[in-house]
Amino acid sequence: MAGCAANSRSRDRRMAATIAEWFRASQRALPWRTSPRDPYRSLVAETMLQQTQVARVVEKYEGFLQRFPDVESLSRAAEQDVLAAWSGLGYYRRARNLHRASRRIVEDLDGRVPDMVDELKKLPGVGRYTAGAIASIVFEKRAALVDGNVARVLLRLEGMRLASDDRGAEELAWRRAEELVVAAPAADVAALNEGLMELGAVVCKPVGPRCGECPLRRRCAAHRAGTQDEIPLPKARAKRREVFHTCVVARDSDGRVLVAPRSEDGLWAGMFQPPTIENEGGHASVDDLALMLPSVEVEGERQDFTHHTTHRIVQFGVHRGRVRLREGAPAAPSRWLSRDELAAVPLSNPHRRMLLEE
DNA sequence: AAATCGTGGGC
DNA sequence: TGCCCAAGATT
Repeated sequence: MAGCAANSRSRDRRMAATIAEWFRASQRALPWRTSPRDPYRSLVAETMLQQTQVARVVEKYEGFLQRFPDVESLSRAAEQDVLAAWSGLGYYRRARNLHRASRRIVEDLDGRVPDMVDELKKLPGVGRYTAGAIASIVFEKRAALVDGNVARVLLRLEGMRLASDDRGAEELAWRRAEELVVAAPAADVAALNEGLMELGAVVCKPVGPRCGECPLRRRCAAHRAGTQDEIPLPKARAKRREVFHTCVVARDSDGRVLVAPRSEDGLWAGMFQPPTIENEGGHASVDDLALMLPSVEVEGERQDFTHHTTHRIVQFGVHRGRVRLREGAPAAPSRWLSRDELAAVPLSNPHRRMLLEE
């Protein structure tokens, strides 16, 4: 029925206007919310925001931009320096992808970030969400966006008791996000999209949603049914396997420490670490370590700590050691680095802890 | 296309 | 404190 479609369209138009209005009245000041939006800065911010909470990004964002103020400087940088600036943020592949994207922008796109979703999605590290965010928020195109916050808001509005990683839930969220974007006045699209995310972040929170403060509560099926706390349904938890990383923090007579980059793929790809034996089932012995590092005297005392990642429980065992004999340069990728040099190299948090703290 | 990839914060 | 959690891109 045409009348029905027209009705839902006008409901969506009012809902979009409500969200945009709420956002304009309530938005937090965030460093990337400049006016006008800078496409490069937004690309950096949106990449950092993937899977990462706002507070975490706020800590790293300015430093990264100070280091790489524009797309040209990022494109000229060595990958290692980009990873170093990303240290501590996690999901380090994002940094490599951002770096590659900057090169493509400078080399193939005349230094300009694309303004259309299809072109944006061709950039490494830019998927459906990030493309929608940049197209709509920076270039004010009529593009939809769904992140975890938006998915939760839309699932609750529809009262759909689904898990957020459910295929149907994802489809529903994107369909609703697009319907809202189509119904909104062009000038409201950016505020609508940011408003949906902000609503999820500060009102329609995963735990303890503040329905009393929600501008959409009268239109919300979950609120009506009292099911907001059950949506989205919990999703299957990833299994984590335990691995043992036995490390030697070896110092030379000048206090420099031996490190080498990790493999180009897998966990902490390209990040630096001290000589390490990775085992399952238990820590490598001092003898094993001595075999790996004949020029280093390994101390028997081992300091242990546990580090959790999404898919692993990493049991770190850290030995200290001293160089026995002064040889020439270490084998290919290994380097002796001073404390200051170490601070400029890519380090995961547990490796930063064992190398620069204590 | 199911699995992989970090980290800090909340309870 | 120890466990649980978020939720985007890629292969």
